[in-house]
Amino acid sequence: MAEIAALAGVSKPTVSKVMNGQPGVAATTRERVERVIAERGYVRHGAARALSAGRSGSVNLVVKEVDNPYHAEIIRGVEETLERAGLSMVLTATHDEERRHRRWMARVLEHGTDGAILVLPDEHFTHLAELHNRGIPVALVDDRGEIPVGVASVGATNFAGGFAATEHLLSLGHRRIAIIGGPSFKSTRERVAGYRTALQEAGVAVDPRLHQAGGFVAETGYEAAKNLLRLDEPPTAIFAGNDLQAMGVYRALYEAGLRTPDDVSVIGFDDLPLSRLLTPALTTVRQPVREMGALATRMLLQTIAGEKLESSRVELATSLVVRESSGPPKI
Amino acid sequence: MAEIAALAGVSKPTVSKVMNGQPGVAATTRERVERVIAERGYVRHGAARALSAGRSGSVNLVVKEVDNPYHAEIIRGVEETLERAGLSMVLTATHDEERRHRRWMARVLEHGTDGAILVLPDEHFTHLAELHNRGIPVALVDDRGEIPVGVASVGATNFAGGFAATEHLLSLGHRRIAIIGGPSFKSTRERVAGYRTALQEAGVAVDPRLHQAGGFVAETGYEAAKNLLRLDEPPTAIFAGNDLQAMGVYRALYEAGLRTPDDVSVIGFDDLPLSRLLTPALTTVRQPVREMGALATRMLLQTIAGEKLESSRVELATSLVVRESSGPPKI
DNA sequence: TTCTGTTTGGAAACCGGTTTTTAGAAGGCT
DNA sequence: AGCCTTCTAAAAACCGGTTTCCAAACAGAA
Repeated sequence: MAEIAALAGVSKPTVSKVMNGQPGVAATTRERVERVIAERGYVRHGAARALSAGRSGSVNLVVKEVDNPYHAEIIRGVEETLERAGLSMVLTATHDEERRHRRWMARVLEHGTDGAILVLPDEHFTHLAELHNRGIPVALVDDRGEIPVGVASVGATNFAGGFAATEHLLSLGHRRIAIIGGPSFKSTRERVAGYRTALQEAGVAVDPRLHQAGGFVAETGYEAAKNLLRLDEPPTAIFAGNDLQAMGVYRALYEAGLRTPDDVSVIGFDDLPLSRLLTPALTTVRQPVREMGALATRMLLQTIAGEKLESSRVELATSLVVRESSGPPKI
Repeated sequence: MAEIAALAGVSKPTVSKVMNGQPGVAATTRERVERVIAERGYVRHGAARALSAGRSGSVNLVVKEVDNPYHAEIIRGVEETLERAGLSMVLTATHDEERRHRRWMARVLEHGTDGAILVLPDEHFTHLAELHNRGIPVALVDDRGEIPVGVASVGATNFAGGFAATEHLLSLGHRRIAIIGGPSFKSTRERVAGYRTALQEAGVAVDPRLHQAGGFVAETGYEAAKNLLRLDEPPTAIFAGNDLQAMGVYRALYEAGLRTPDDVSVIGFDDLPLSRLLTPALTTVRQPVREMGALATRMLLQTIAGEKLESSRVELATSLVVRESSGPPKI
């Protein structure tokens, strides 16, 4: 910058003002400086800017795993929003490992990023309070429910989603409806509650044998479905905990020689982009995942800007997307 | 840091040495300083470090879209490798938009990151040369073939993959084998060349009507398969350009009431994690995508460290993964 | 012509570390 | 005892910008 200043016959502060579009520089001078900048292809040194300006211009996004279509959607929502705001996204995967948690914590703490967005903070995540205490802006997506006061968080209306899916199956005539849960997140519990409530309102008894549990992965869906098919009175419909589980259910049904939805209806949760590509296309409860990421980002940016949030907790609406995998039960 | 120094009764440089584990500090002093650091929970200011040390400790990864399972695998490979090296990953999606290209270029140029990894640089990418000229370390994954001398790049043995897939289908007895190409990348051309070579070696005539083209998305596979099924003499096997296209082929076959592999065999390319979850599980040509990302990262780190690369271009081996979607043709 | 108010632009301080240089103390040697 | 090393740690310079503060120049008004 000193070089540019010398070439343009001005001082460093003047060049700085020109680059930042600040007032206090005569039009002719500004033009001259700009020409020199363009000629030399000068770009500022980011670290120096970050140091004196006090902000890094980037935000840290922490997910459990990057190669997971659910997280990919969130990543996309966050990236787009940050890009629009002129910020960069630092992405970290934790894989539930303590070491990786510490690494990104260190990164955030040393002001490597201006704030952090956490997706589904897991067991190891005991650090949230510390971030908050140090005054570092944080926002959460699809949290597990234990949020320190004042931390922004975005979720979905899981109860309504579970209710709607179950109601849909009931209206098709199903009475033996199984559900596959997920990890013991608040969101999972709400979905199951929605399922139970819908059954009860329809006067259908809740059969605990029809409730399987496990992780949010395809294997869980596969194993759970196999268990369910072994029951004396197997279900005519399976409500998977998410779309990935539903793929596992598809596989179990395929191996058992059963057809969807003729023999068994399947419903997923999330509405990942791939769910409409499956054969048959998956009926699922849509969560606006990308929008959730975008919203959490906007809330974080507000926090960073020092603005007060209208509400620190926001839940976006889920909606049932009926495709090919749900139909009336075989007599 | 000045505060820590005062509390420990030493000077800033001493604290700096302690934090960086440098010699020249007496054991007792070091211990005292470390205790104060721990007590106060002190963390260095990243920007200040980056400024004086001259490196940001992060690398920029540029992909076209983050919500794409192929890219997700690369992202994962890159992230893991960087994490192990103690660096952060800044992720940027371009969506082929000129504006986004400029943004990340600016970021890299202003030393916001120590280097960049580009995945499948697309049309808009005319900036590679500039980066190279400015001496900024760059590595490429799955490039299109036009690489400036000296830039590290990682690819896969696409010709061999195309050849192996076709040979597999031929050995099952197929003679009407269709292929769906992708964008006009070097990789695509090589795969098609492998396909043609395999056919010719087997003495099977290459029928241009059996060659469809389009993007690396499911819709392309869907449309292409519909076109192929309308032919007077439709194919008994379809070799999709990638796994996503294969999903589109599945859908077209499903809608046409055809069964896989009984009526039509399908082969994909990539071996994404989800390809084994499909029903039927997809036979595909495996590309070690994650490893390609990891390798490109390692090559970049070498470049950053100033080490000479043994070879600036590396191609990893593809391998055929036979699952359920390929079988002998119906008589 | 003199005074006041407004631009314009530069000098200096600062951001928070790292690196280099220098000074002092301790220990070893003749 | 005197001199030379070797350690240890502090002082100062530096990284490359931004921000604050102030002076000079200029314009308009009295």
